[in-house]
Amino acid sequence: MVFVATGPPGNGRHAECLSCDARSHSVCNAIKNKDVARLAGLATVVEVKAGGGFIHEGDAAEHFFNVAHGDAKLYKLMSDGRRQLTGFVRTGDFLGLAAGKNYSFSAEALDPVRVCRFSRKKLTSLFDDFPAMERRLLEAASNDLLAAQNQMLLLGRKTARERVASFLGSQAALAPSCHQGDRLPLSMTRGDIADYLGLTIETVSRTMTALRKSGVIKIPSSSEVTIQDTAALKSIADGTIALD
Amino acid sequence: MVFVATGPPGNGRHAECLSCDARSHSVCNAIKNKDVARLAGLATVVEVKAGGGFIHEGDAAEHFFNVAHGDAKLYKLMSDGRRQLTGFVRTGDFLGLAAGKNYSFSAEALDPVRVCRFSRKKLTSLFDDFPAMERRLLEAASNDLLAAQNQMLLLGRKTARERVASFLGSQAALAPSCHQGDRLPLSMTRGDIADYLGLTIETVSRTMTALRKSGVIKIPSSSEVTIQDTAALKSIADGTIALD
DNA sequence: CGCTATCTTGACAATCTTCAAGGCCTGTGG
DNA sequence: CCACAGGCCTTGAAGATTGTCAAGATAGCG
Repeated sequence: MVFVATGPPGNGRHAECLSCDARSHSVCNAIKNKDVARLAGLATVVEVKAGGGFIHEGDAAEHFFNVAHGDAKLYKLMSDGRRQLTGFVRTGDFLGLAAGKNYSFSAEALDPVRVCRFSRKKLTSLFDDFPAMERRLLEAASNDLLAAQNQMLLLGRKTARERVASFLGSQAALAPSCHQGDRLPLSMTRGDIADYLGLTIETVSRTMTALRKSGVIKIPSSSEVTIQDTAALKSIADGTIALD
Repeated sequence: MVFVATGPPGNGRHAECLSCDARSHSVCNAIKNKDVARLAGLATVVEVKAGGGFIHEGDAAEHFFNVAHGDAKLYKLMSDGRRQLTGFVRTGDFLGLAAGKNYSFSAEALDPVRVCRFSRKKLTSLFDDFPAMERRLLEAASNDLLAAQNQMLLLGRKTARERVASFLGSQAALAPSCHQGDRLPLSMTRGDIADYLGLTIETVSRTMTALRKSGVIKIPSSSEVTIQDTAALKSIADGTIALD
């Protein structure tokens, strides 16, 4: 296990919640400051090293997770090792809804991650007292569903070029402070991108080179891109532009 | 518009709800019989002809839908006509969660469909009085999310053979009364299947022929299959068997 | 009974994968 | 401080799965 539990168990983590990076934009903010103690009492803070897994496909789904800080990838595996990333999560994201009795996916940290772990059972009972939290979760699930449908369109019908352009476009959209011409850091490897887009590493690499050569992006380092022409990138992503 | 509103507006549809095919296994059964009148008052029953659309991608997302009877397909379109089916819905299924301000997908009836249409705004207020309904919706969203992740794996990493086998397997799983050797009716066309699996009509057709020739299925008519070897079909779907 | 949809099958083409090799970057240890 | 090792990324050539184009078969419907 790569779990490293920190912080005092039980009470006293109240303050930690109030200062949490995720508090402002996660499900937690459905709860008023005065009620946070109750929530904190249910959470276990877990630190995960970069590359460490904290949800394992097939395990009993006993917990929900909220990402307090960091980035992680979600994926499914086939028996022969083929892998499909189903999404990325970031600070504030909630995790574990898409599960029956067992987790149907794995989660692995891309950089050092801190997650709040909640017992599924206990959290459900919390919903009775804080219905706003449940509503928040429903919103989160709706957003995930929306993203999943877009990804199905990407995987089922888009060309490699369109997939990579779509990916870069959405990454840029997630960093609102990053404007055209700014460096956009990519926290995942080419292999992760490939498994997210249903392509091979080689095709991702070749396609990014092609986008660079056509002037749409620059690649200052292999873990950074700068988008030179946002409009063109979007046209490519949407299939409005045929070729270039 | 293919809408054909039926039934008296306002009150008096109480009984209709109580006898609805969907009542037993839809979100509606989170509501007690005595409270159904309130729910019925909010619903508009809509009859949709086979082939008729009742949700249009891009339209303002003003309604939720519950399928009272029939089958429908959900899909997204690209500007050049490429289509990706994101799922099928059946009697009892709830629709419209995966939407922001506008619908991000379209819905079209596969056979004559009856849906209950609810105003999004009014339904949300109903949640305050019937929290069980919201919980039910969250469960439904979780299931949809689970299915979406499986579909991403299928679209991103499975071969044509594996995709078709997966599809037939899940269709069979949806008809619990249909056992090995029984005829399984397919309510969708080859084109729908192709757009659901991210393939072309030709590839679906060829692949089904190949499965037939290898003895895994029979195809008594183009809209029916019988699964001759459930275990083999599952092995193919999971990629456990390489070729045949 | 023929018309039109849909489905099947065949030949060829193209995108993407596979296999292979070389370069780059980082971190570690001498 | 530099050399080396291992990952990760890039690039090339060949191959395969799937798509495209085309024609014929089957079936449902007026």
